[in-house]
Parts: sequence; C-alpha cells; structure tokens
Amino acid sequence: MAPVTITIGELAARTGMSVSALRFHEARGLLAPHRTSGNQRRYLRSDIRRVSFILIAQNLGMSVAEISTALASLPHGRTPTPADWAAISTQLKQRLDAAIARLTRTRDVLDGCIGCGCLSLTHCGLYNRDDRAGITGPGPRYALGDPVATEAGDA
Amino acid sequence: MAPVTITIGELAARTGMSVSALRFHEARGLLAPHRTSGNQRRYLRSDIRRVSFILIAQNLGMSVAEISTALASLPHGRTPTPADWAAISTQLKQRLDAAIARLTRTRDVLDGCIGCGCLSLTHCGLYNRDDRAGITGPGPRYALGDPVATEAGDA
DNA sequence: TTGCAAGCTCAACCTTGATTGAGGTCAAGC
DNA sequence: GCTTGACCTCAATCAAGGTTGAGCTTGCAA
Repeated sequence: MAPVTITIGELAARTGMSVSALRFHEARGLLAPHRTSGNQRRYLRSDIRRVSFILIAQNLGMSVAEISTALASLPHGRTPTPADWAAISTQLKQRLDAAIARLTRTRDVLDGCIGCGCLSLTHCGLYNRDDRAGITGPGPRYALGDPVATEAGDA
Repeated sequence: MAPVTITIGELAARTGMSVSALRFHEARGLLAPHRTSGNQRRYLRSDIRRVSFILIAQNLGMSVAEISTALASLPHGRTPTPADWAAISTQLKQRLDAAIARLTRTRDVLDGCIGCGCLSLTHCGLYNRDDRAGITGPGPRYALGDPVATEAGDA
C-alpha cells in the first residue's frame, strides 16, 4: 500500500511554514516532495519533522545553504529514524555551544569596557571579529573582516 | 579655534567601516557630519567612537534601526563623555545577557531532545518562539510567529 | 457535472545593509 | 594654474529569504 501523504497546505498548517516558503525551500533543495499525476506536491509525514528542523535551524541563525548541508546527511529514499535526527541535532548543539561561547566572551569584554567607556579600536577586545558570523544569521554581509588602522587619541 | 575634523576617507581608515557604508549610515541617521563650503563631509574625532559603537552593535546582531535608537541617547551638540558611552554600553550588555539566556535555554531543550530525536511540534520546547528576534539580527522576516496546528503522530 | 478552494508556475517585488558605477566637483601639491 | 586623488550625488545592483499576483489547472464534494 502507498504511504500516507499530505498536501502542501496541510504541511503548512502543521508546521507553521507558509506555503510559499515551502515552495521556496523546495527550489533550494531542502525538500523533495513527489507529485500526483496532476502535478500537485505530496509530502511524506516525515517531512513534517524535516520542516521542523528547518524552522529550528533558522531560529538558530543558520542560512538555507547551511541547513541544506546539514540535511544532506539524512538518508535518501528511506524515512529518517530517530537516530538520524539525533545525529543532526547534535550538529545543532555544536553551533549553539559555539554561539553561546562567543556571546559570553563578548559580554565579559564589555563588562571590562563599561567602566572606561572606551570602545577604542586599538585596545578594545570587542573588535574580535574572527567568529562574527556565528549566530547572526541570514541577511546582508558585513564588512568587518579587515584590520583597522591605529587610533591616535580620539576625543 | 575650530575643532579638529577628519575626512570620510580618514574615518573609514580609522574605523574599518567602508566609505560607502559611512554614507549609507549617514542616510539612515546614524551619523551627521557637517560640510565644508565645497560640500565635503567633515567628522569630529568623537565620531570615531560613534562608528566603533555601530560596528560593535552590528556584531551583536542589532539592526540599524535599533542602533539608531540606542545612539539617540547620546548628547546633541556636545562631544559624548565616557559616562555617556558607559550608559549606552550597558544597553548592549542587556541585549547580550538576553541573547545568551535564550540560546542557553534552547540548548538545554535540545539536550533533552537529542535522545528522542523527536523535533515534535507539539511536545518540543524548541518551538518557544517568544524571543525569536533576540539575536538573529537583520535580514528577512521570519514567519514563526503563529501557533501551529496539532501533530498527530508523524512517521 | 459543476463549482470552488486549493494547487500550479513564473515573474515581479519587498527589506536590510550595503557595494558599484557613472558622471561630475574639490582641494592640495607641484 | 594644472593635475590628480579624494570627494560628491544618484541610481542600479547584490544577496538572502521570502511574499504577492496573474493566469491557469486539479480534485473533492454536493
């Protein structure tokens, strides 16, 4: 017997992702529903979890490209097992750990800075730019990558 | 005597923010240099610190609009004092604290989820969407705001 | 069998945070 | 006074992550 499938509208209602976003992410390769003879999309129940993962990962600031990479580790052709999801969730956790560490580091430096109010480009540790893209997520790029010139006693 | 001023190119060199970005942020109201008789921008030395703040705040995921609000608390007409900067830095710290708390919460829930691999929309705490925009920063909007339908035992 | 919500494709548009280019001006040094 | 690099404005473009609308088709149910 054929597996139970759901329509795009049903998937949208169950996950909270809009119909247009579901189609958008399909075009990006994150979803691959099969089609009816009339060309309508039909999703597996396991796609609910897949979309859930996408939403959570976005919530953590991952780009569609990154999510795509993470999802690539899921099996093709077979419904992912809990173990598959646990493995991919572990990747998420590593991202989270890194993001928390970065922010904590920044906060500690800021704590040291508040007293002096310096924000100095040459002394202030807040200019650690190395792991900038850790959690800030999608959107425009930032130009914080190059070393800055010296600062000679601003007002 | 007139205060020492610097050109846009000098400010760019000192802060690491590109000339085009400096003009962009001026259009957004974050900077307000005066002009020479020949219509060229001239910045105060204290603008170096102002730009520094913008760069740091962006690094923390704040949008230009949010940064603008924060900077609005700085004095008009007089050069900001260290105390002014300290006050504004305290706002940054509050954002950081909130972001760290949010991510830590998410990680804790994820820790609980990895074992079961559920990612269930109805049981999984990862769907706490309340403070979603805390640190994810600028970019497209997300449609994670509305309650989702029930999920009846997916595959 | 017909009516209509839900589905389809494709192109255009939106927002944020910029960069790039065209075409022209300013100002400092020789 | 001339040259040249830095500066000016304004419009177009980019990238991500979508949304919206036009025009057309499916599929379920009465």
